[in-house]
Amino acid sequence: MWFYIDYSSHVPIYQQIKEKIKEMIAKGEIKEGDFVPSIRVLAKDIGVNVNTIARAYRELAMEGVLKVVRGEGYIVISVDKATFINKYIETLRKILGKLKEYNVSKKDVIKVVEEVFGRGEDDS
Amino acid sequence: MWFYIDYSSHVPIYQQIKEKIKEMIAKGEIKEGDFVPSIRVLAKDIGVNVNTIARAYRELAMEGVLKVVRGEGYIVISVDKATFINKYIETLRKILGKLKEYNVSKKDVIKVVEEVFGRGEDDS
Amino acid sequence: MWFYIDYSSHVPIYQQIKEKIKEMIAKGEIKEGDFVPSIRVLAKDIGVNVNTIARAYRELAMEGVLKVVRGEGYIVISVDKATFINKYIETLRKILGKLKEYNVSKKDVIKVVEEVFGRGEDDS
Amino acid sequence: MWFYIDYSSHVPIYQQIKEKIKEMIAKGEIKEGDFVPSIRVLAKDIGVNVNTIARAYRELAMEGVLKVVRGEGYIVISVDKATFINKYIETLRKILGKLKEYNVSKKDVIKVVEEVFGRGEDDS
DNA sequence: GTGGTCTAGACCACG
DNA sequence: GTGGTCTAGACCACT
Repeated sequence: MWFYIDYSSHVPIYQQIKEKIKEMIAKGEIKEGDFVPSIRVLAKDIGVNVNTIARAYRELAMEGVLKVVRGEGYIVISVDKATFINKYIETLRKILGKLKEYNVSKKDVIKVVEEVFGRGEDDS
Repeated sequence: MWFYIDYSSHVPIYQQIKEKIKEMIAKGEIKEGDFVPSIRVLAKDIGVNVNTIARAYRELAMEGVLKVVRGEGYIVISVDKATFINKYIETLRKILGKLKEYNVSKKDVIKVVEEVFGRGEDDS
Repeated sequence: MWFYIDYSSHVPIYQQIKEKIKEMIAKGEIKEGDFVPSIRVLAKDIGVNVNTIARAYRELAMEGVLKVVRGEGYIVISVDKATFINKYIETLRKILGKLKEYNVSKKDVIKVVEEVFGRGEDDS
Repeated sequence: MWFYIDYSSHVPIYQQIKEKIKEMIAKGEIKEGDFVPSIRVLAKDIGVNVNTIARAYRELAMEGVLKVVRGEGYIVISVDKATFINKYIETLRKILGKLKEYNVSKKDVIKVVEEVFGRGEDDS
């Protein structure tokens, strides 16, 4: 591991880390039963304080995403993928609303969609 | 003036206010040369402390969006609308990227776009 | 009248005006017994509020620089020129001290003096 | 750290503090990478409110003079020494102009210069 | 321990 | 009436 922290954001670092970890699980990059990296290792990898990682893991454990195994570390329990997707769809809807308010045309929006998803009839 | 403050957000209130005002200017709801509501009035309207509004206005003035007129209040100078739209397009691109990573189909995305923009060939 | 107000300064406008008037008297541009411009006229001339001028004149009257003549206006009483010069000499001393702290050489300072006063042995 | 605040000045305290800190950096009394005193410590030292120091530091950070390190404090980035000196030279020129207007002789001015810089041919 | 935000309220300066 | 500064103190987030 891995990942970019936005220090200029108002979102606290431990929260950014929580999100990232949930995402990795949702996307299958880490699997149920796997150990996540140890607090110290992850702290070093991404250059933040140990307490910050500790807090992220602790809260993920409270949410039932991780489970602490005494003396061994944290293992992945689960994460609800559907919730994630819905959250993103919701954000999409909101941003589209904004763009509409600013009179950005549907055509321009579709163009962006095709830049990301490709021009084919569909797939992906 | 009105507007909704998200107190549970990590984004500080004064920031939310700054954003809202920039948006209102960008959308033409407040025009160049207009006075924005006085600090005390806006503070009362949205139920936050005077200092919080003062900070928002002060920073907007530092950014060249507002200009303080001694003993009179703050008037609108300008705001770059294009910057705003680009910011939103960028966010759109990011969120579409996320959705693609989660294997949401282009078809489903287009469906959301049409929910917001309507099904017509284009415009909106 | 006449003069430039620095709106970006922290020094209040009425104080800037007081200074300017004292200076004009000290320099002999307005003489004892002269009327200063009426509050309204001066306010219009320099584009500030009537109350601001009123305050400047009122305080100058309290300091004995002006004298109010009911129904006629304010006339010049006096101003202590020596005090002014001493004030400026004091400022000069302070600023020279600063420049010395920054290791600006005496030669460079003298150069500035000669730019202002001319290169001749002396005069003025 | 120390320094003297002029409470009778029209210049706001947070401004005075900003100036003082910029000066200390310009003079090399604080160096790049150094931490400035913590907000609370400095506030206590000079007997002003925490918020006042916070504002000074925040604005210095916005100006690129300081940089905030989350949970650690503010470190010095830079300050343009030349800008400072030019500012003082400019003030010198202005004050000399005033003195000339009051018919203070060049000789008297030079006398003050020599009081500050010494009588030697040059250097210092 | 650090900084950040916010509040409530005071007092000043300007129009 | 406007904005500006400052205080005292609370509470939060991060190391």
